[in-house]
Amino acid sequence: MTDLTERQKKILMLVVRDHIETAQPVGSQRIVEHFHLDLSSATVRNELAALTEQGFLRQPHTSAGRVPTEEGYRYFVTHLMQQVDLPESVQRTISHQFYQARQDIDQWMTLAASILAHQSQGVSVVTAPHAERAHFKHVELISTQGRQVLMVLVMGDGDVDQQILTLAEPVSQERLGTTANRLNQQISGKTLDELASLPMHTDALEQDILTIITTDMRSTDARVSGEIYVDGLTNVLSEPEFTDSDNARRALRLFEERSTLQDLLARTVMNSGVGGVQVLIGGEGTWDELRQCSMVLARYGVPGMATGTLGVLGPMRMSYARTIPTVRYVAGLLSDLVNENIGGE
Amino acid sequence: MTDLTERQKKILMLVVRDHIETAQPVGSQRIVEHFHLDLSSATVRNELAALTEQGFLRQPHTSAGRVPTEEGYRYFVTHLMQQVDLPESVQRTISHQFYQARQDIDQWMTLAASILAHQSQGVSVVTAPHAERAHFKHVELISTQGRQVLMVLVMGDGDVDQQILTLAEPVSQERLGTTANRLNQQISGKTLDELASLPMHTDALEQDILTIITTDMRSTDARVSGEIYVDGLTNVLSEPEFTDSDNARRALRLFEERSTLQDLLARTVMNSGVGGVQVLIGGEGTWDELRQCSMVLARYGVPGMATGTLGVLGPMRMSYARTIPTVRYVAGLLSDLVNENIGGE
DNA sequence: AATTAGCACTCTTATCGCGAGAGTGCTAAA
DNA sequence: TTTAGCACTCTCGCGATAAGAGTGCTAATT
Repeated sequence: MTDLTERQKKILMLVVRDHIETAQPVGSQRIVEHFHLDLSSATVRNELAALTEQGFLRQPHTSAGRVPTEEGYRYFVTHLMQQVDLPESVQRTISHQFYQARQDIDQWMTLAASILAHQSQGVSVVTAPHAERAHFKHVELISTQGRQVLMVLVMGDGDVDQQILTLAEPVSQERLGTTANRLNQQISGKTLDELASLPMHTDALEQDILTIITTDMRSTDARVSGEIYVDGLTNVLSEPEFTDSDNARRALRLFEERSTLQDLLARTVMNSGVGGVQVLIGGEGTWDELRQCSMVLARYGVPGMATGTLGVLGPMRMSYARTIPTVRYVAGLLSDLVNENIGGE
Repeated sequence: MTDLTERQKKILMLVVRDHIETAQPVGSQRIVEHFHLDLSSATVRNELAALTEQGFLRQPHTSAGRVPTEEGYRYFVTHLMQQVDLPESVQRTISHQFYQARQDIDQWMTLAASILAHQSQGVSVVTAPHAERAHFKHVELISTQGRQVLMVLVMGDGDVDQQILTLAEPVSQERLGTTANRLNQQISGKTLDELASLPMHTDALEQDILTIITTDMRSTDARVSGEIYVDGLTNVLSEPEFTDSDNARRALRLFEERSTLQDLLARTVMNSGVGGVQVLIGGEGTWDELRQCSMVLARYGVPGMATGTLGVLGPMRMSYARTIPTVRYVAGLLSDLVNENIGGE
């Protein structure tokens, strides 16, 4: 692929900006007068033809304006967009909201999702902060009825898992309590690997519980995290490209199939470090559900300790210039919160 | 409102059934031939006029077939629909799925939502089982960093709440442990009211924690429950009445505004006992977001102990004959599960 | 008295044709 | 290298028209 001249870059930028704004194909004449270019429409036309030739633009039909291709958007995001910070006033509004909700992890997540969805007019996704290598912290065994026991596992990152066990025979709450205490003394603070290398227990009940715990930790490790917070689903329906309900369905289905979503988050964001914002345009050939969509993703938290993922999904012509700084800023805020509250143990 | 003749009932039933199936206005001729009536279309026409007069049907425009009104659907559901049980084969399939997921409350809820959404082709809503009057069961205090403490509350119904506290000054894990133990001995099994009437504590830390616990329990009591499980959102987009994206937005927004949804679930279902299925047609004048929709709701669980709500939202012309038995059956299954696992303490 | 055949009437929906408009690509001139 | 000019193409919106579906009414029939 040949390089673009300065003028071609400028024109590509204008086409993308205008199309993001209007959702319409943009023509040569429109560019010239809307941006007061010192060029004739014929010149622009030639450049448009060249850009189309190189795959950055395309025409919906013979005699319509140009629309950016995936490649076009990608070039725009990586080379043409000036990276601006979020306006300070917006920053203050957002951080103020977080300040008011600083008790509860659940509230952070909900709030982050809500802010992202509002600011970007897209669908937001936030996963809870999650330790990369789970530390076990505490187990609680609570007898409920007969052989049923409620087990509550607390992880080092604040993750709480609950599970109902059915024992072979009824066990008293006293015995459960002492078992839990013994287990806590032995395995508190240990990672999965350390647990696996423990010697076998003499007590059958203790050994059973321990096995269940390691199984649970292993499955928790595999996932990015349990709950995924989503907001702004209805935003996607207001976008003109999703009035066709078929497109809308395909995109929304992604949020119902949580496993696909988790997979996507895991695979893309694990590559980049914390702080970097990744932009996924048009599914990148891998995700068919996202053919018409883009995602702006970032990872937050304390690397090596607890991290989570957050991002925004929107149409391919979403406002990257506004969404990217927002995602970056919210990721930063959440990182701070994680650091203050569960980061350094 | 005058009573309907047998023939009018029959015709109303046929109109509703046909319209549910085809989503089209249904005319006199169509009824006669499609259901092999021993009547002429003219006679049917007269009856249709009478039913329209009485408010059970309406015409989209002068010369189109008839469409049921909200009243029409309501009459259909309460008087005309034969209540059939779910086919045994379907029952077995469903109960088998539940059998495979009997460890985890979270999995029950997810599964129930998934089954309801699939069977009814609508949007399903399930809330976790929740004690009507919360019993406190256990508190756990875990020091994370400095003055930050993770508090985990376990309720009698298996509900788990976590919260991050910021204490006035750092406290050692040992002190936290003994405080938690003392609190557990004093207040385990007590209800909110009983907690409120406890004498003041001498230990400041203990008293603080206790205050936080009661505050938390009070706010948990107010809500129906924390998490709401939703599935099948995309189903609503396939329905012809929601191709207009404006309608779809209004309905979907309900699921983003969880508070409205909780309010709705609380208010409608609290009236009816467990086991009864409630049908809400067209928002019943109260909920504007549901003008085009119906909901089939039921309460499950052990009354007086732990109950939850579940239901399905669909277009007004949803298949009540299939949805109602499904909702009833799943509610029954969940009731059994609650009973076996957390019901009798 | 209830039912039905017959018929005029109304309203929607699909289809076609047509003209306007927008935008292009090409050629030739500046 | 840029630009003016022009023919060409394709979409979109508009109105007219025809087809079809369904009604309501009247008068005849059972």
